[in-house]
Amino acid sequence: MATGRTHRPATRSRGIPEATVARLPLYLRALTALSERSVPTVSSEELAAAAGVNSAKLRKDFSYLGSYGTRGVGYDVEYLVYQISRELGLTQDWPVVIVGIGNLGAALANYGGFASRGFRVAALIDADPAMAGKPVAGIPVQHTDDLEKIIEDNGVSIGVIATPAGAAQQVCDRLVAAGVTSILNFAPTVLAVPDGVDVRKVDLSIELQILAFHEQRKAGEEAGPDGAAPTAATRKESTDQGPEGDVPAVMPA
Amino acid sequence: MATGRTHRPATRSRGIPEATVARLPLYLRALTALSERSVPTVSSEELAAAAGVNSAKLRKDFSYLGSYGTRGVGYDVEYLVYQISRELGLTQDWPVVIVGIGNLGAALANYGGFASRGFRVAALIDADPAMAGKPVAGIPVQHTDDLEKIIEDNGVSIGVIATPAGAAQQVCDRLVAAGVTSILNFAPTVLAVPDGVDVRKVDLSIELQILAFHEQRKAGEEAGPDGAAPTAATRKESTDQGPEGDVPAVMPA
DNA sequence: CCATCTTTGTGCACGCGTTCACAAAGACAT
DNA sequence: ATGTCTTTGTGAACGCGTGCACAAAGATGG
Repeated sequence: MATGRTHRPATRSRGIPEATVARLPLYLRALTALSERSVPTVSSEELAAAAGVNSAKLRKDFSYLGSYGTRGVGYDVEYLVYQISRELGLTQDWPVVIVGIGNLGAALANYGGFASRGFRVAALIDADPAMAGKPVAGIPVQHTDDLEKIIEDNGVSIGVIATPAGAAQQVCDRLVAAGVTSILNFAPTVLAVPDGVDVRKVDLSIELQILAFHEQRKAGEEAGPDGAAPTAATRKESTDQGPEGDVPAVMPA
Repeated sequence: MATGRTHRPATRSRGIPEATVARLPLYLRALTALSERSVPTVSSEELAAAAGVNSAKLRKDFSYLGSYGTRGVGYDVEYLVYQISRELGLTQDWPVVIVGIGNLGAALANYGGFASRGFRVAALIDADPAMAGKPVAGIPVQHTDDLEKIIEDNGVSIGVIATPAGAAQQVCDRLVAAGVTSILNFAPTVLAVPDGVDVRKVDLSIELQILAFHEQRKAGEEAGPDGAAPTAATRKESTDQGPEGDVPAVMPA
């Protein structure tokens, strides 16, 4: 996974643990694959293997949704697909806007995994006037000026931010003011949002840094124990933090 | 966040909790921003606010690294930047290969956040012969046939998979066989890897599904309680699982 | 040198999530 | 109808992560 939730106060919604919710899409994917193969039923053991989780965990997860299995047999694939889809809210259509149509934003617009799960890209928005009208993934890019109108006209409640870090908070504020209550943030910034607004963050460089940590540990300990700690004045030289700024990540204090 | 770790057995490396490791890049980013502003010291309260976490949590996190603060004053920014960078392994250069240069792969290749953190894109690899030699982000794409040689020649230990789901496991196997021990997976598939190999998964559609769940709950309960549960034969119609297949996500059982 | 004030570092308790292990439930054969 | 066999659903124990609250440590001023 990437970097997970942002300060959700563990608000176990209707008794379904957050950790369980995060796994439901995983189960759904495995079940969908089974459905395509016309597999009628599946045991918790098999499904758990396909989803890469413990079978006891899977059974407990499902128990939060209800008793949908049959002892001695397993789970009805089609039925479970429906139940999980409904629980996740995928039986309805979710219009989504993507703000910031750079490399990443364009890739997201082209990403098939959205539309296939009931998420409809209602609009692409960018601050660059030169982009306006230019079609990306078959959808014409609109200018940031019209953001509020776009949100309102399309009844958008989910926004995706793929802008540079410097613009993210401002875009976020406008999205929230216009009525968006769920945000998927790809910009490397901590977003401040009012209560009632959900933010999930995907940070590519953070994922790599976590991998690097474990990688170092695996490679580790034999070469260079790096004994003498440098003084406070010593600056590391390898990690020159380049452009691509997270400049506005810190408040003026 | 995206979808986090995959089946790491909570192997608290050298006493540093996994949850703490996941936050270190966050602190590092906030600290780097402070460093650029030439702020000399910062209190746990200020830094916690900038990173969007609890100050007690931040102090406990830092306590795992050592006693780097000064009571009554706070933390030396430069010193802390160095210590965290070293702990994360960012003081060394990490050559990375990206496999699968489609929309997403190309966006990743162009992403500035990698190079700025000590991650160097050593090679771009794609299975399409038509892509071979074509430069993306200034780097010529190479064919999958040369994957093993590329890994070996460049001493790559971190691989990024941005292929379609159907190709992911196969690419993963080849990467691992060639010596890669850390994988960042963007393909919507559960990857099977031998012990000792770390996999982190970033799944865009899963993030949206989690948001949709909470969104449904927020919008919730007033409209359509949807009482009568459909029979097992009833198939939901809205979420027609389209193309963009996660076909090979499930084993033949 | 002493008092005061700020801020760290951490002991402790609590809650969530995971896992084990097993009883209950149903299918299926006889 | 009864017994056997498979698999679910869950009670209970455990471990990790979080947050409170405070004592220890050092800076700073008199």
